[in-house]
Amino acid sequence: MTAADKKNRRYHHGDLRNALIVAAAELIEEGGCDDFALVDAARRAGVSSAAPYRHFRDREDLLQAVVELASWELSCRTRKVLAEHPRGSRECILALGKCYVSFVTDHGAFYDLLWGDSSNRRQGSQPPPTGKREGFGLFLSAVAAWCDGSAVTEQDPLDLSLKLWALAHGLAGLAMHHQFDLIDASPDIDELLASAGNSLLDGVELARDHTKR
Amino acid sequence: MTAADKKNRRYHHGDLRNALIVAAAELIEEGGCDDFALVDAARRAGVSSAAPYRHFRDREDLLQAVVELASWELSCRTRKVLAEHPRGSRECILALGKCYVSFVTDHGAFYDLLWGDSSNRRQGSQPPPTGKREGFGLFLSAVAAWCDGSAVTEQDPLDLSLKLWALAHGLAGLAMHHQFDLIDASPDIDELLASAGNSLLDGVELARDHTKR
DNA sequence: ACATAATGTTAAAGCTATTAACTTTAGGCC
DNA sequence: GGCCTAAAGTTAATAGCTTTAACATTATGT
Repeated sequence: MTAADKKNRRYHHGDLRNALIVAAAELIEEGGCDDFALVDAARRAGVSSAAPYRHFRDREDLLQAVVELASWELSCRTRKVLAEHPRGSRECILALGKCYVSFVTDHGAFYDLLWGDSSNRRQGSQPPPTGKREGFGLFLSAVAAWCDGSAVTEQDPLDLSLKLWALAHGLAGLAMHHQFDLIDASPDIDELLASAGNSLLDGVELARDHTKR
Repeated sequence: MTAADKKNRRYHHGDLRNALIVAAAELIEEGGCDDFALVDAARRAGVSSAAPYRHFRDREDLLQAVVELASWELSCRTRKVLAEHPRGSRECILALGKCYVSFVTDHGAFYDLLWGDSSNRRQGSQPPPTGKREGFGLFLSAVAAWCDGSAVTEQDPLDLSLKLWALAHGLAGLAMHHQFDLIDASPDIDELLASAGNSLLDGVELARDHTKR
């Protein structure tokens, strides 16, 4: 903060809560979430290190707000993909998977925050992250639509959704954290996802064929 | 450390390096890896807070040693499963997947350490974690053996291994971090893994059938 | 206007990581 | 055995972060 800034600045920030969330998101983007320091977010927002405590219970609480922001973005992306592909098509399911993987890899620095241990540490009566719920809800309904169109009745769409989610999530996570490099593999993630995703969808149709006999 | 301990203790610990690794593993088991403090490991080993620096460059270096220990355990478990199932059988592949999932969930506190951001942060010329390499090598060869037995020639066993790994990894990670709770689902993970794993294996056989036409 | 709640600030306590300077012990060599 | 050197500990100090307490300023409703 320069001297000029200091002069311009009013005592009250006006929108500090959101400013802190944005600052935190930027800092995490830049330096990973382990090294994130609350005071840095405060500094970036131009306030003292104690100011954040007027808006967040503690550091973790601010991080949860960042999670909410990020998962909201995921559900937006999901909605966009849904709008661009015919409902109930296999292509749509695969595009959603691809979208998930690129979201995860685009936001590498947020991975542990979004999907890691800190998700566990939610305290007592905090509201659950609505973005994730909503995003999965959208995905589930897309998968259910495909099941309808494919006349697959014996298999729960929820189970299929969870399998597809796990596949995309695992692929994204392993790629993100360079686990493939470690074993000297450098696969084409999108291709792997499409191929394996198709196998899972085929699996459901096979199951149907089987029950028909 | 009690006064009696202090009296018994020799100036030199004798095996401090290993004692610190074990202490760190225990502490992480107890309180998660975010809250792990180097000084706590030192305290538990009965030495001063500066002593660890004679054996590890810094905190991260000690954590990497813990990763190595844990991934060694994974490769041991893998070997055990291989010994208990007929080589090349589908059952063996599925058992390996189940083993992976239970390893991950048994060591929940280590998840981020093993598979999270900290894997990225390996500095310069450090040796790569041999446990993970070896474990995957074993899995890959098991999958390759299955492919041989199933006369699947057109599909790279590596790709199939990566798909199966990603599936198990994603399932384990999501379960571990209560992401299924968040969407009000409580699936049977082993069943999901078996079902989806079979689909992936079937997918390869389908691909073969296709090329035969 | 004024009372009060909201929102900032400064100062301080308590942890942690890491380093520097000093001490004790182990082991090789005469 | 005695001595020298390196290895492995210790203490003390620095620097940074989180969180709280006490105090200051600004908004807002009546």
